[in-house]
Amino acid sequence: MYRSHTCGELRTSHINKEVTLSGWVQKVRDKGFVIWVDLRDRYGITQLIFDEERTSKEILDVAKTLGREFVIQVKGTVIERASKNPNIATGDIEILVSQLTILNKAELPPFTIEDNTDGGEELRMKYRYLDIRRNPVRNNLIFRAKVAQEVRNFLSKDGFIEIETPYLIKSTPEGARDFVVPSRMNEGQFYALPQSPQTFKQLLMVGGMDKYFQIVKCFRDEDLRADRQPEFTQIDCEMAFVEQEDILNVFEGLTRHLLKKINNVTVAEFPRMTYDEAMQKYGNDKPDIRFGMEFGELNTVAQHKEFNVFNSAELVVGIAVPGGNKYTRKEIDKLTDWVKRPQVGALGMVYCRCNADGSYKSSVDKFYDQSDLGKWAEATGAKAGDLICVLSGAANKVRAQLSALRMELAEKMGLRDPKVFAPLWVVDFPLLELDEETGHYHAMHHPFTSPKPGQLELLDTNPGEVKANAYDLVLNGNEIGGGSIRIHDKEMQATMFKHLGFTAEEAKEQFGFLMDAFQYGAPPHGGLAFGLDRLVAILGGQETIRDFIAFPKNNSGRDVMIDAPAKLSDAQLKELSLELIKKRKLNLNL
RNA sequence: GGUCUGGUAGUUCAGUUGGUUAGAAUACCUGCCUGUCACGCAGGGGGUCGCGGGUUCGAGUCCCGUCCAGACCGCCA
Repeated sequence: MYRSHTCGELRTSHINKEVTLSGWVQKVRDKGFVIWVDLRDRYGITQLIFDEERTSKEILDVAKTLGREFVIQVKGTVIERASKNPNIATGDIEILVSQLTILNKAELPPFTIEDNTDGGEELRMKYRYLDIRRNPVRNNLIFRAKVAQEVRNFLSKDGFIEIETPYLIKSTPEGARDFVVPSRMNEGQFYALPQSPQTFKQLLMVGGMDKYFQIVKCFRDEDLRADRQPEFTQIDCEMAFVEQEDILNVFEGLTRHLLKKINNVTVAEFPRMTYDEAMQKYGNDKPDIRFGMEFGELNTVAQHKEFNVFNSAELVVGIAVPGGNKYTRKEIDKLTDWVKRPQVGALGMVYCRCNADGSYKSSVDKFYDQSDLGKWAEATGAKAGDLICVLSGAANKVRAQLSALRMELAEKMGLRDPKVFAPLWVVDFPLLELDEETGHYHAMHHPFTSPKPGQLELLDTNPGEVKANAYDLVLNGNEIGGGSIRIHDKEMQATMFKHLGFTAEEAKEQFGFLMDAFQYGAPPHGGLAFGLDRLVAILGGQETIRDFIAFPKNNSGRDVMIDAPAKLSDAQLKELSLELIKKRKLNLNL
């Protein structure tokens, strides 16, 4: 028997008990006359004591050789501490050791296994198994497991059936790049890993499994971000015989259940906002509504003077920065530089100070008088002591720019409190989105999304205006879920593919199985998928998902611990009928 | 594909205008220490300044290239 108790459970009630503990050496404190060893496992830390009077010389000698992260087993008696430590759960007792076994020695770890480790990100990822021994990472993983458990509890109780769908499927051109897997048995052919189980869950609806869910890995071969990994986990759900309202209710219920069970937060009914409204008020389809700073459009109050920058702009729009008048000229110049960075791309920023005495001082006083500026304040909701920041340009671009500034300022001013949860449904997304490079429309959500009733005629005349039965769940400025009511009619689906630029043959080749299925009694259906990694991170008060994933990839999609991806041997390539094209660097003699 | 930031001791970082032997903290090692728990005290070892090239009498520092890491833009139905 390796242990009778864990390192987190012994209390004064166990005093005089003989116990056996196993764990890792967190720390050795050698005072000469006495040696204390902190023994750690995932349940806690228990202090071991070896002293000259009560411990045999043989054991004391072994104890002196212990190093950090040695794995040891001890047998001993629980005794009361002479001086107690109120900071840990087991702080009232210690173990007087009578038997000590070194189960495994350990090299000195490259970083300290402590809450505030001295290890940097890269090192921690390379030795992730050591990182996982640290409280913050371990607690995040336990936290994640708890969220997943609560999801299963809630959905199972509501009659949802958890069904697995295949990982080896077929590549399709729509959406993200696919990860592909060569097929040895089918020379020259490839599987693709699913970007989502989308078509399969729809086929489950045709199969009559009217409430399905799955906590499932999905794969997208796109560049990473702090909140994006190439393999990630979705809570994937689908229901038959439902309208949008039914879906929103069920998953608002799930989200509320999680907030209550996990964070002990009770949230009122989730507000709803149309996509158009979100774009107009926040310049963003996933607005953070924990704070105000809503956009004020200034076209009518700023385009009547000689200021050509504004007069020639499609949109002039501003936000009131609460208390922003305290910023010095230098700080405002810094903000201007910030919005002019290539990532944001504004050409400049006009500002207007709202002084305590009710007067205004702007960077464009040459063109606008106090009465004009007063109207700006009214439009943006600015009060005395605020700062109005104004951007102008093409409507789509300037909204994105001002949204970036709004988030940056909120972050700076501490308005993005991770303890506050502000969920929001964004509904009525456009069905199609114009790709500016190709000039073609593509599905904003995916090609199986149904248009709003009565909007079909618009598809031919003004496709960009067609709204979809599509919705996102936004939490604190992050898209944590999204879904739609699907098309369940073969003709409608064929029309949709046609508008997305598929020929009838292409549609049949790629999605023929789905359209075939629709001929055999497909029920009306719809669903939604949550990003579990993001959801867990946000519930945990963070926006980086990496520390809620046991073995994440780095910025370049690499697993630095196992050093993947890696090359294949020639033999493997041959077996897969693959040949690599050597990339030749152009030798330019300039 | 692009923008920005960084790479100096095991680790986290400092390093001024280009100028003597590259520092601090922590970790590690040795010794001391009769209740420690971020123990304390004394001492010690530890550096290809990411890599390659250039400028210079002289480069951690300036320039060019390159690799790696992180944040972001594009991308992510």
